[in-house]
Amino acid sequence: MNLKQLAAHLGLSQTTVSRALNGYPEVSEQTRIRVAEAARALNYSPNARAKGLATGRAMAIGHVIPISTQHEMVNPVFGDFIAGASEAYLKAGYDMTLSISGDEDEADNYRRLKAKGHVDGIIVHGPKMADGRIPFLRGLDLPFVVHGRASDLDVPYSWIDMNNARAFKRATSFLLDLGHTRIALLNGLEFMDFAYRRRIGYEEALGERGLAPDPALIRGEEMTEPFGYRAAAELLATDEPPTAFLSSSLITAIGIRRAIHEAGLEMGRDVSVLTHDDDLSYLANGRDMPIFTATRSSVREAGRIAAEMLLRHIAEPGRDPETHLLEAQLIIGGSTGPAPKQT
Amino acid sequence: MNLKQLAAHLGLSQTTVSRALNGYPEVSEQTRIRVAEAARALNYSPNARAKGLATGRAMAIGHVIPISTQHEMVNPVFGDFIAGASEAYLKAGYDMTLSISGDEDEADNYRRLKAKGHVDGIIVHGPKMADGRIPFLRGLDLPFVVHGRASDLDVPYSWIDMNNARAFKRATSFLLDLGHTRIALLNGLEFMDFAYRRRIGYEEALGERGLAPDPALIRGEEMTEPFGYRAAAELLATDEPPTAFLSSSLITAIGIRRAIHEAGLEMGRDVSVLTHDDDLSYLANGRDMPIFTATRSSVREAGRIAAEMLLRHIAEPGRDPETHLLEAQLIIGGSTGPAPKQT
DNA sequence: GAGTCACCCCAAAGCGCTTTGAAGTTGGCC
DNA sequence: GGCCAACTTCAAAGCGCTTTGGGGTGACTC
Repeated sequence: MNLKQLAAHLGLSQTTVSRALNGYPEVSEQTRIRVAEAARALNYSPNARAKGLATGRAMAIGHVIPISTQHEMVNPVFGDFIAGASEAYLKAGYDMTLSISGDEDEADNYRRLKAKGHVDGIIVHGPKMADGRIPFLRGLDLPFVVHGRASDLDVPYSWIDMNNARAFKRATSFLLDLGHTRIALLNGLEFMDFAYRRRIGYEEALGERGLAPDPALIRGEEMTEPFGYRAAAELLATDEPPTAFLSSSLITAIGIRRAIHEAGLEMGRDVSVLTHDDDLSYLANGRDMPIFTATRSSVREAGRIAAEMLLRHIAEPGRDPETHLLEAQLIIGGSTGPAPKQT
Repeated sequence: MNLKQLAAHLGLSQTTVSRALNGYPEVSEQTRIRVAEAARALNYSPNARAKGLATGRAMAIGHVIPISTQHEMVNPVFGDFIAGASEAYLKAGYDMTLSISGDEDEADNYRRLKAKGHVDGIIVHGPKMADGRIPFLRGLDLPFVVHGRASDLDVPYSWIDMNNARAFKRATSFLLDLGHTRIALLNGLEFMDFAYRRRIGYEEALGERGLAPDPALIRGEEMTEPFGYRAAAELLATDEPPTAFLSSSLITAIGIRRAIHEAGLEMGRDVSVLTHDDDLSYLANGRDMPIFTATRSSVREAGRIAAEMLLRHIAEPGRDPETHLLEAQLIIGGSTGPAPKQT
């Protein structure tokens, strides 16, 4: 069923039918209703390609998700982010196109995405500190919003980010207040911007108390459970083990917990753990009594906001870049407690 | 840069340029090279919409992911599945469009997807036992492949599935061999087909040893960490606690582990845990010495195979439905051991 | 030198929609 | 009754590509 057939069926011209369907004022209310009913009855829905060709708008947003080529790892945060974004897209009638790209062919990927013309805008995931994609996209005349920031870049662009530095500064201060001084940081890969900022926050908090960060206590890797386990096990086995762990991911924290238990210690009493919590739907940390004390910020909400920002920019092409900083909540759970007395 | 401009630039007709680019034989090798070089130099890449309109093929696959409306949960398996599928799409030059749909508007979603004509095929995620989407799609003349099966349906369609029944039967038998008789099953929601099949496998294994399943030991919920924790804690607190847990998800198993520790017991000695492991990139269970004894089957590989199947069906429309059953490996880890002696 | 192939290449139609510019129809007013 | 404005509706062009059905050109035969 296409426009032509529908128009023929109604005894109207394509123009009128098209206008009726798209809410143009030049059509009488009566005709509009008649058209709308016929469209529904005959199960007509306009061909998106043709529509796109004619209007120049694709009514689709591209998400390019980079897969870390070293570890072939898919960011676990992705599903929830997408779910949030799609709420916004759904309302606005936009589709979502995904491309997964290794690190190398990214630029090309974007260029193609644009040339092929099937997206009106792009969401950039997982920015690195110096992310080449951003200047590249700026030159491309395609609206985009970055989920995160690129610290090394000093050009304007739209982003939404969690206040990583602040969150980790607060988290570190919280642990310091409890008397911990040897606080390990199990971070993500530090060329990732979020990880870099978290470390900054951590160091700032230490600095304010006159403490120098101990490189031996800081690790940055892909945030898996085994990483948390291995790192925590190693650190706990040293002469001067940390009394608290700061983790960049709930998954890593779970690994830390395992190592703690295996060392015959108790989390929250002998060793404290504070983790960031992206509030993922399948990895709940508990609402009333969270397992882990955590800095919490919903990635899903970030997705929704990012999508809304992007849609605004598509609607108003001249618009200045827009930024949005989310503050994480500090949620007190059962995994932290006062530093154990020196023995 | 579009075809017309490129053709003008080369002093050729659009036809010739198009043919040269698409590898038709009517073009001299020399012209072809000249065209290809110009295209690259001018950064030309054909407009996907126009191409789609002209050819009738969208060069895109639709993934419709249902979000459980009750829990607003995104399937954690999704990211890895997609990553696998996109390997296949990339090679074949296909794109991937995502739509997220609540349970209600699914049929409509598919119909629209087809009418709008921007996908050539669909991957169906998360089938339920009686899944209305399958008969619906069969009537739609749009190739599709289901990730999983719908047990209540007796119509032919293409699917790829893990042998859930077999895996859980083996897992249960393994635990029975170790002397466990009270084995709890912490399953997914049992209207989901995979969960249903897993339960069947579990019951079969018990049946072969003349044991009847104890309803008190069986739970089916959304597979979160808190679910595993809560269920295990409750069950361990009963008069006749289970000596082993069979879990449908690594995440749930992590919750079980927490409950076991909290009860002052040791996993693998006092209580055994055997879980299914989808081999997710961010939730590694360990390679050489896995934490959990597990039935392992890579969801990422399933994604790749599903995509390849679908592409085949798109290429050869007449093709009969094709099915693919993956067998899970049984991986021995540290979470299982002989049933403790009765006291 | 005319006829016959290959070999290249082209003009134009068509995919399904939007949108421009114009035309037909009404009703109201002088 | 005639004219204008307002309201509806329409035909046709155009979005960027593929593809059909022709044609032109040169080399090769007889």
